[in-house]
Amino acid sequence: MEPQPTAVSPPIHLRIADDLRMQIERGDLAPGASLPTLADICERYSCSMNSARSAITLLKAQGLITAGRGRAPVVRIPPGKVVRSSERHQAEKDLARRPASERAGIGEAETNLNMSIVDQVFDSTYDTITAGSQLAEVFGIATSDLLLRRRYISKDTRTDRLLSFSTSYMPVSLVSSNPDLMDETKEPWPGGTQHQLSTVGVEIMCMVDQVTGRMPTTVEAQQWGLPDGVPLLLCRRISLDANNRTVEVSDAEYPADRTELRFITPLKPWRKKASTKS
Amino acid sequence: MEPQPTAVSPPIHLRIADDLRMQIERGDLAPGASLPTLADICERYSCSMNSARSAITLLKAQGLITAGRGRAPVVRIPPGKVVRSSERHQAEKDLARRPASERAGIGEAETNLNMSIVDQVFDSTYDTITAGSQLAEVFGIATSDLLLRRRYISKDTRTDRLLSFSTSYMPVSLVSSNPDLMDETKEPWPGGTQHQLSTVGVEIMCMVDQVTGRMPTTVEAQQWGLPDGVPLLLCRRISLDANNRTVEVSDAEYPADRTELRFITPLKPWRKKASTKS
DNA sequence: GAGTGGTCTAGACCACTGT
DNA sequence: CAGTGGTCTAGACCACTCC
Repeated sequence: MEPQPTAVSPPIHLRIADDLRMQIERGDLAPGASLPTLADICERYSCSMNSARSAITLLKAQGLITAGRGRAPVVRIPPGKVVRSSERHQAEKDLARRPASERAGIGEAETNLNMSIVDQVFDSTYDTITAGSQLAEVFGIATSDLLLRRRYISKDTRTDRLLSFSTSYMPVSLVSSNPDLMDETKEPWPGGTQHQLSTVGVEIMCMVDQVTGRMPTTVEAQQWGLPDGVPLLLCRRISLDANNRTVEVSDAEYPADRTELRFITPLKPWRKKASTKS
Repeated sequence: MEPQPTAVSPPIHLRIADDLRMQIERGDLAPGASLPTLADICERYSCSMNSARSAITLLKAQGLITAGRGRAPVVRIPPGKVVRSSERHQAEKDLARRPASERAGIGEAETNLNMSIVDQVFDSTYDTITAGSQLAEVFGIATSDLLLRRRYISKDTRTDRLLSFSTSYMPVSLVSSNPDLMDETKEPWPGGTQHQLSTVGVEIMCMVDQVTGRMPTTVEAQQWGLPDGVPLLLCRRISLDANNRTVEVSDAEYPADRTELRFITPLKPWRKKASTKS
């Protein structure tokens, strides 16, 4: 009759997962340590194999553990994070006005350091598409207007995993005066996109980064070599010129477990004294 | 003998999940539409219920569908995203020098608009902790030095779900000269943290936002009212004064499915002509 | 080869949703 | 009340790791 407010005990697999999670958070199970085997679990909690398995599946989906055939599940060791700082925007802009000798060797902004160059393969693909409703709105152009789409991929040749992935859009009308900008064989371009745009008289004055996240699909997780339970960070970067016209849009994705996006916001100083008499 | 390179077909539940995912991405299954029932699936793919169920579980974990007892699973409708812009930093700074009458009513920066105030309850809790190794490094202080920790929570009183959650740290040595700053009953403080710091002679000149993401734990998902497969965005904001001293650190989390973090980076102009004769 | 987790099946009961 | 998905069991086979 009377509903028991909170008396119902949660399902067994949730209680197991919660128990293990608390052990991990308390440090009883340090990163890298092995969790109890499924057999251990179903004995200790007197449940079936499949319930123990559900608990493990949940912890995997939460990114707390890594499991694989033949090995007991292991508390995940968080990988170090690669910092991607917005200071790069200004650095790339400054570089665009330097002589070609300085720009040489510094190609795309997305190059991965921290790893020998020989193991990386970089690939860029150019094509031309119609804007479509979503991008047309961002650029303030017609949906049928043409955009140059440039897709950049770099991979680790040993593991065949993605290292970086981004797509850039620019109006064809903006770049067509310099045919080199539409030629993918000119990649990697010394000095990056900001120098490319400088050749058609465009100076970028402001960048807007829009960051969100979601879970990867099965194929994305495979391409990046992501363990279970690791989200993707999505970053759309919009470049504006002095007239607040959108000149480039760039969509990039990053594995959240090994990426930190860093944004620097300088603040304008207060006037000397707020109480200065006018 | 010879290993068949890619001939092995993937497990049945992955093939089902992939098939359904493609139907969703192609638009054959529009957002809001019902997926086939488990019975349908295990007939169509001639598999057992549990395999069909695994496929559904995977799609849930990827955030593509929503499922619940008694209802066929449904293609998730992406909620609109609330934009949190770094322009707020400057706006809050400007506000700090305005008279109290203007500052009044504008409390914490994390207030949620777009919903009637009566349904929100705001709670702030202050306490004092020792810095510990991680925060000590950020502040450049000793691990045993004291920090004022302020925790802010706002909830929807109807659903009892979290609307915002953040934690702020400031060195006690910095704020102790104004006892009001350590008194939680003074919240919400008109004008926010930047005005609070101005009362002890601190002007924030730069903010650094560090963004990453991870999956929520079971309790976090419950507190936020998150459906399966939705990551949390984590943002640590570090405030620096004119001497590049860290004066405040703020950790906030946001549900990735309904949040877009936006960062504006103004770029310094090129000098008039690179070819100007010196 | 022993032990592990991953896949898969068949079948049961329950909580919840629709009508 | 019929049908749905969520939970749970018991048992089987396989791929993989470690010894």
